[in-house]
Amino acid sequence: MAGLLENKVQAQSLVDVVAERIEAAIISGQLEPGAKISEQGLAASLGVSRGPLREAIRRLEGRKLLERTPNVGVRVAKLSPKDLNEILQVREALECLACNLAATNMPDAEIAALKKLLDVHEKQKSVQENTGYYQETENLDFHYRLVNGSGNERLAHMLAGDLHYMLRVYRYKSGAKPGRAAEVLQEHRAIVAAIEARDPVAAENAMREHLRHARRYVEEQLAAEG
Amino acid sequence: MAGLLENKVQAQSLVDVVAERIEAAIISGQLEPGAKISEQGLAASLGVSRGPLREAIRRLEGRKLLERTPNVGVRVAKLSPKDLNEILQVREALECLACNLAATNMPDAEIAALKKLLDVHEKQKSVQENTGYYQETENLDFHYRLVNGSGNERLAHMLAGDLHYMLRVYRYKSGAKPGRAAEVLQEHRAIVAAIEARDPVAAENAMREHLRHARRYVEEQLAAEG
DNA sequence: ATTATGTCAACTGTTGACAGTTTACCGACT
DNA sequence: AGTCGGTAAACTGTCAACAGTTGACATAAT
Repeated sequence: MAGLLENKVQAQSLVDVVAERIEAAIISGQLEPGAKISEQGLAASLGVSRGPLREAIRRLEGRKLLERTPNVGVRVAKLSPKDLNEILQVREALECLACNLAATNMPDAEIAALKKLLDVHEKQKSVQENTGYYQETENLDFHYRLVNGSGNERLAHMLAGDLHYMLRVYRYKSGAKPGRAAEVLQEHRAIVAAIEARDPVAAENAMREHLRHARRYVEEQLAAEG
Repeated sequence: MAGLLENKVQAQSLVDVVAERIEAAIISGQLEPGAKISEQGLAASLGVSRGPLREAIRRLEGRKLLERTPNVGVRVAKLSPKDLNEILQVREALECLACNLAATNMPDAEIAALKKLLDVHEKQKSVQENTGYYQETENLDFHYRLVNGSGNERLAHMLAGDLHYMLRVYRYKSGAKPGRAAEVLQEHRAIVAAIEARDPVAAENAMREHLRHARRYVEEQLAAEG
């Protein structure tokens, strides 16, 4: 195995481990928005004391994944419609930026891999047309790779950590409209094409259009549900 | 005094107070980037125990204002040139978004106040031409008001809290080039004009141009310094 | 029946103490 | 002279116990 000795090791404290666990639980949906976190209970179930757990909670609090009301308790951050709107605005700006940057910074190899990924998606989608879940994880995977291709780590962290979380939470909203999957795929292809052409502005615009479509669709869903 | 009883009070724990104090110290420049924070020392000087202090530190850690290396200590986040570049990219995207939104959401009264603020700046600048500090605080004030006018609280929080911090830290770089102050003022006026005209795209572009100029200028300064 | 009040259990906020690690310093050896 | 090894102080990581607050339930009064 190469590089077993030159990668620097870092002792990760209990706080790090616990924070990662909680974050994973939130992103994976195990902890739903608004769910209360009991310090005693969680500490016991994780096998740590309340001290490190509280510190981990504070860190996630700083990232706005958890909310604390004094003397009452901690809850997983719940997004009001206003929050949702605000985040979607920010997300659009950032993801367009990522797309713009990717057009100049993404290595050819990764672009090729991205195209290949879309081929895989196409086949899967043609098979199981209306299953929203798979579509959504693929969607996230696509966006994830794209953002990483931007070369801007901080941007990647912002989008992957704080904003995708909320997309994940509200993914069920964008369930299974027949035909939408094909549209998404086409829009993804347009984005990749612009990146491959090394055209930042076109890439940015393609992404913006994609996100606007997705957004309008989600809003229609929400309106339909009441 | 009106409303002494109907405004709801909220018990702010020691953690909240301490976190605010530390944040203020960082933003005000009292704590410079890379400065080490001694838990014992700071706890003693703030008159609190190490527990709450550590939790406050964790929260700021989540916001990337502080960095912790295990078993060594906490330092104020220091930005590498790479970080600086990444943040400037993100900041440009977000501030342009804010400008775009402000063009539709900012109340007329606030726009008028903003214009008046620029008038004040003009007079001050004509008097003390080359003092970078005043210029920079005014600059921040202008941008701060603008972002708040966007109506997007989360965006405002992101820009005011996490990104302006770094601008503040590196403000001395953009010291006192004669003539730049006048340019800045003119660019600010252009932005306000576009917002007053309720033209989101124009406002966004005006801001982008402004930021690009500011950026190029800072880079020239850095290059000149070596 | 309904509202208000008092009490109690559960939980959060804070503190102090203990264990483990790092760092600096000093002496011995090559 | 430079490097290696060891010791001690300072600091960080973790834990357990105590104090204060909240929310719910039961009881009493209207």
